[in-house]
Amino acid sequence: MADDQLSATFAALADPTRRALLARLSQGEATVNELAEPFPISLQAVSKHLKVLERAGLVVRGRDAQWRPCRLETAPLEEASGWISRYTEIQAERLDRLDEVVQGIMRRSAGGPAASGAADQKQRTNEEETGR
Amino acid sequence: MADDQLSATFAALADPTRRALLARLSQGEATVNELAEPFPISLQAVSKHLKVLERAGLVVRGRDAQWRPCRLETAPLEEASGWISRYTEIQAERLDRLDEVVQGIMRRSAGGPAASGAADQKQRTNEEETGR
DNA sequence: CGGTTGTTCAACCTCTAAGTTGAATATGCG
DNA sequence: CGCATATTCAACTTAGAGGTTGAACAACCG
Repeated sequence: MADDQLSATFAALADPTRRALLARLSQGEATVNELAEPFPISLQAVSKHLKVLERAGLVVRGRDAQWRPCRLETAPLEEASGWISRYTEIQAERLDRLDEVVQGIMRRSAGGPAASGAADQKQRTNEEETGR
Repeated sequence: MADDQLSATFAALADPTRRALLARLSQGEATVNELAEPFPISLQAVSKHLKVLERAGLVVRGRDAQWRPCRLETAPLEEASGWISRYTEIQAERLDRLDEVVQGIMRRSAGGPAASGAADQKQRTNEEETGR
């Protein structure tokens, strides 16, 4: 795994056990034992998963006697979500523009060129994006 | 890496090279050679990265003579974004509720308990969340 | 056909992730 | 203190990721 923040976050999220741990923590703080209870793996393995989440900044841990209560930290999730949204928003714009173009054609052609026109226009839209 | 869709997507995003490939593809389709050009690694390594992205459903590939044009597919990103938003939205609600509580205190106490009251209330809010 | 270009396959190396077991550390309790 | 509980550390195994090089495959071009 690369050592930048975004890579650490995505790598941490790439494991179902760790995602389940985060889901549990979204209900509130919990100790390692509590977190480990539902899983068929050893306590030490869960402890390792928590260390991964901690290094990614997704959980922070306090100290309460012999317990180490874990708490969810969502800041890295915001960053990850922000990275992803750069692409999903582009896609949304793309569909919006296609929609505009198609509607323009449909308005203009009450009896004009046939249905294949929509596909042609999609192609032209892609070319515009490539050039930018 | 686990074999579910979400794990595959997050694992694919956990590598800076692959994220850069997606960034390039957001500008439009590209061939393997074009994609590999900016990177200091071998063409074969880039080809492997593309295979990872393809298995995650983030790119689809056509065939144009000896070229294999790659295109970005954002559906898995939507899914990943949806998963993350379950947590960032919880966090937003949490802050909203805290804000309401703090504002309630400030309205009620024009001359009441001092500034430390805000911190106390934050603690109580956290306890409520733990119980849910 | 033979050569060139684009891409993938195969074998290999090295490093790390994820799991195990067993021992060590830290804290509360009788 | 001595023991129980919670958690981590250390050593090890297995499997996979990411990189390399060299060969193979596919399609165009003279």
